[in-house]
Amino acid sequence: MAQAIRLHQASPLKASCHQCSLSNLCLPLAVEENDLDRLEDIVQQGRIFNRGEHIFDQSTPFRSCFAVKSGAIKTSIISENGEEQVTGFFMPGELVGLDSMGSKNYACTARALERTSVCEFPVDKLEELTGKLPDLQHHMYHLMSQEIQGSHQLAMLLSKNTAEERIAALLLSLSSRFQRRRMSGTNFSLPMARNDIANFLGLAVETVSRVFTRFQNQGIISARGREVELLDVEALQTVTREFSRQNT
Amino acid sequence: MAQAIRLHQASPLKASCHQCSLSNLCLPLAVEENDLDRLEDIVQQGRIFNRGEHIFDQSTPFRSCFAVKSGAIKTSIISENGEEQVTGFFMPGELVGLDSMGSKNYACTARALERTSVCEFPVDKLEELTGKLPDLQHHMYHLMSQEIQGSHQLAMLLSKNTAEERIAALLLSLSSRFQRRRMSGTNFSLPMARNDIANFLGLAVETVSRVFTRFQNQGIISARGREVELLDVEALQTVTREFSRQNT
DNA sequence: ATCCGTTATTGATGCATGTCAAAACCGTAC
DNA sequence: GTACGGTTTTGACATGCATCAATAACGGAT
Repeated sequence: MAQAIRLHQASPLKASCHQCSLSNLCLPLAVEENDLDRLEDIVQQGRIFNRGEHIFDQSTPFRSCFAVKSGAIKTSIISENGEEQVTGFFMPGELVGLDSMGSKNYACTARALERTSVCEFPVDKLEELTGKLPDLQHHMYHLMSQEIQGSHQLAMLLSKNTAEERIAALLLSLSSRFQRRRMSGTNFSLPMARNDIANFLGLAVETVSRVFTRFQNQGIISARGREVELLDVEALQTVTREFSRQNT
Repeated sequence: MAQAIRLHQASPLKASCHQCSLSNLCLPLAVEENDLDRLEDIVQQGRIFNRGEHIFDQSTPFRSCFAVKSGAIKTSIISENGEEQVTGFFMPGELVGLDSMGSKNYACTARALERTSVCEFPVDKLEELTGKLPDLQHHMYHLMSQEIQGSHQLAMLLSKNTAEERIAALLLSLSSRFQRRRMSGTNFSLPMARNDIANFLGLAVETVSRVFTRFQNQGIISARGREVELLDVEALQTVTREFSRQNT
C-alpha cells in the first residue's frame, strides 16, 4: 500500500535512484547499495516527453537506454515501405532500448503513448560501469535475455493462438505489470489505442474491437474506451490456456 | 577465398579458437588477437551430439552457451501442456543459449538436428571474462541485441505475412547463412524437417508442403526432400517484399 | 531387397479473421 | 455550445489457411 518513498537527503537536484519508488523494478534491482551511487552518477534523470513525441528514432545513432518513470512508451519497427510493426509496450520500471545494445544505431523507434518521464542511461557509460560491477553486468544480461524470451513468447502467441487468446494474454500481462507497481490489477486504463493493440498482436483493428465486445458480453471484462475493468480474471486465464487444452 | 587457417602450435590437444575456421563468425569476432587466448582458456571444445540428442533442456540449471561448429541445432519451448514451439535454428558460427543469459535455468531446449559438434562456454567463466574484456562484453551485448531484433523480425513475419512470404524469407535466411560459410547459397540441404519449418513459421505442415510445390511449379526453386536449389533468388526476394508493395 | 514407421504430398471442406463500408463515439479547438 | 478529425464499433462478405483424410515417398532395420 504505502509507497515507501525513502527521503534521501543527498543532492536534491541531482539524479537519485535511491529515492525512486521504482528502484526495485528498475536496473538497480541486483545492485548493492553502495554500487547504486555509481549508477546514479551516470543517469540523467527527469526528461519528459509529451504524447506522441519520439524518445529516439530507428537508424539514428544509438546513445542511450531509457527507463520509464511514469507514463508509457511503445516501440516499433518501420520497414522500408513505411509499414509499422509495434514491437513492445513499456511501462514504468521497464527499460527501453535493449534491442539496440552493442549496435551503432537504434533498431526501433520509441515514442510516448502519453505524457512520460524517463531516466536516460548513456550506453558508453553504462558499458563501462557494467565492466566494473559484475552484479550490474549480470543484471543487464538478465534483462536482455528476458527480452529475448518475451519476444519468443510473443512469436508463439502470434503463430499459434486465436485473437481471443492473444487479447486475453495482453490484458493479463498489463494487469500484472500494473500490480507490480502496487496499482489495481483489475481496474486500469489502457495507455495504447486499439490500433496499437491490433498491430502488436497481428490482428485487424476490427477484430480487436469485436473481441473486446465479446468479452464484455460474456461478463469477463467491462470496457469503455481505454478504461478497462477485469471482472473475471480466472476466465481470462482460462482463455489463454484454452488452446493448450484442446490439443491434449 | 583461401580459408586462412593459421596453424597455431600451442596445446594441440586443447581448444584453439585461433585455428577454427569459424573464428570470424563466432564470439572472437570483436576480440583482439591477444584476448583470444583468454577466451580459449575457458572454452571446452569438440563435444559431439548425434541427431536428436539434447544439448540442454529447458528448466535445467543454466551452465553454458554453445557455439555450433558443424551440424545444426534447433531450440524450442515446451509449454506446460507439452506443445512444442520452435524458437530458432542455429547454424555453424552461431551461438545458442543467449536467451538464458543471466537466468538460473535454461529458457528453452536445444537439440541437434543432425550430427553436430559444438564449443561450450561455461557462463560463470564467460561473465567473468566479459567483465575484464570490454570488447568481448560489447560483442555479447551485440549478439544478444541481435537475437532480440531477430525475434522481433520473426514476430513481424508471423503476424503480417502470408505462408509464401514466410517460407521465402526462411529460404533466403538459410541461403545467406550458408553463404557466410562460403558454401553455396543456392544449393543446400535443409537441416530440419518440414514439421520444424511449419512449427517455426506458425503454419501447418500441409501448407509448407503446398508452398514448396507451388514455388517449384513456378520455377522459383527445385526441391526433393530436404535437398533444395534456389533457381530464382530474385523471385524469392520479390515474394518477401510483395506484401509491402500491396499496401503502398 | 523387403518391410514398417515416419515424413511428405495432395485433395476437399470449414472456419477464423481480414477487408470493405458505414455509423457511432470521442476529444479537441474554435 | 458546435463542428471537426480521429478513433471505435458494428455489419456483410471474401479468403487464406487449418483441419481431416488418404495416398505416396522415404529411410532405417532386418
